[in-house]
Amino acid sequence: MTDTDNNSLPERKRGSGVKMVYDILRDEILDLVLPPGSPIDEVQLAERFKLSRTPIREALVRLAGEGLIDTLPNRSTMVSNIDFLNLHTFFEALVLMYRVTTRLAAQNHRPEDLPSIRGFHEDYAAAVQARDALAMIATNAAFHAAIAEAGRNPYFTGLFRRLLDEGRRILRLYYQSYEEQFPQRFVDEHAEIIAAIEARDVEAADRLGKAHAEQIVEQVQKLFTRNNKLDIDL
Amino acid sequence: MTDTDNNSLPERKRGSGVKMVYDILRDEILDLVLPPGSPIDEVQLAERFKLSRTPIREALVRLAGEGLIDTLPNRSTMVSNIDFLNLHTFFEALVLMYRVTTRLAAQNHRPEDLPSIRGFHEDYAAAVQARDALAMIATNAAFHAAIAEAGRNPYFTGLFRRLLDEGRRILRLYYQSYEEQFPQRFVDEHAEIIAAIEARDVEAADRLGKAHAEQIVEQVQKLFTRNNKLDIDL
DNA sequence: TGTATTTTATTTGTCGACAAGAAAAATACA
DNA sequence: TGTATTTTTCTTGTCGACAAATAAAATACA
Repeated sequence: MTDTDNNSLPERKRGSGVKMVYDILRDEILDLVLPPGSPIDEVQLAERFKLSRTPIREALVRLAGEGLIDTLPNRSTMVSNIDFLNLHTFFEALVLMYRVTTRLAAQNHRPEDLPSIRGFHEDYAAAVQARDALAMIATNAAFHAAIAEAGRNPYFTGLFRRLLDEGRRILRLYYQSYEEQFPQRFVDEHAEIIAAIEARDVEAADRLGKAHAEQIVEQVQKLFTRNNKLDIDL
Repeated sequence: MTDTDNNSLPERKRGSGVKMVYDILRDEILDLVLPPGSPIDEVQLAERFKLSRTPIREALVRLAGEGLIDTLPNRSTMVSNIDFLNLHTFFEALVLMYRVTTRLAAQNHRPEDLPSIRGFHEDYAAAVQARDALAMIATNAAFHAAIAEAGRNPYFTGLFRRLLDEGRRILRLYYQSYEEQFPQRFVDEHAEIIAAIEARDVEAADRLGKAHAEQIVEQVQKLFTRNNKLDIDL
């Protein structure tokens, strides 16, 4: 577990302990600061956050409920692994949820939704421009989450957020392992999605959401099929 | 909060406290023994379960993560309300998930799945025969959950389970409020769904899943449109 | 030297206590 | 008598401690 002493602990209000720990750990898991499989030690976390173990444990229960960590009774907790053997289930759900949420946003959005969606789109474009992989991954997820919120179905939004989180971890792994790519194409696609939503073109939104998701799936699938050929001149 | 002293506490193994409390409270919420809006008092629960508050709190964190209870810092926790104003979002998600899970079961089921599915089907039929509303509601959910498991996509299964849980609460309310109905039609529909799954007829499964879900939605919608006309002979 | 057993150290699950924050009850005032 | 303020009670958030379970290290044995 990394020593990250850069998280200064603000003066805490009673009752905010659990949420603070949850938020920080969640971000660290999603950014792969805490990689899959890494152990979680309550005592060390208690020292790190300068809290007793009780709120640490409550934060961990929350994270476990979201599948981000795995716990068993009387055993060490650890950051949940990415189930590479069953990524096809993830892809299947992701594509359908991209379709559903984008479609519902076209149908149900309200005027107050669009500034937020556009804001995340701009953040995403800036991250691509700056070639900042972490920011790109996070703003992509935020952009699509805002679209899901505009669709106004909390059940789909909930599942989609979970998929986006898992997608963040997978993409982070991708960007750690391979040459970093910052395709302008995705920025353009986001713009097209926004236009379809604004126009309340439900079918276009669905189609664009599907195509976009399939591109992401394709990108991730490259992670597992890529042969690192040794380009050695003989 | 009802005094239910009928839950005898078995000799506990260390580490099983949280789960025991979680399981019991979850069942009570889903069966409307703990109705929506009812307060949750940690001290009383600690006395009831003969545990300290710490594992009670951990169980409550789990339940909160599943949306079954609502918590705010320094405030009383309560059983979450059913959002009647936005039931259309629930129906929307339910119908799609019935389709998806039934379809995937037709596609992906394995031989070992079918006995379990059939078992729950029989339990459901027995509950209908016995006119036992609680059992009927619970076995219906278990039947469809088993189908979702056979579909082998944990993301869809997760969302569907949550929807089935919420459906249990809604149906329990329905059966508490109105004349109880035990339609043989639903037993027959379950049998047709099983046949389609066995035959790996994906399109039939999808269609049957959809039709079945829409019937349930219709039944629940009757709860809110029904006029209790006074049938008085004048 | 490899394996089994025992001992030690560490981590987890729960306990009961303290205190902060909220709610309820009591008191004061117009 | 209604309202504002104060006091009391209750509930929640967290603390540090104890002990059970597990993991790691040490010892014994073939």
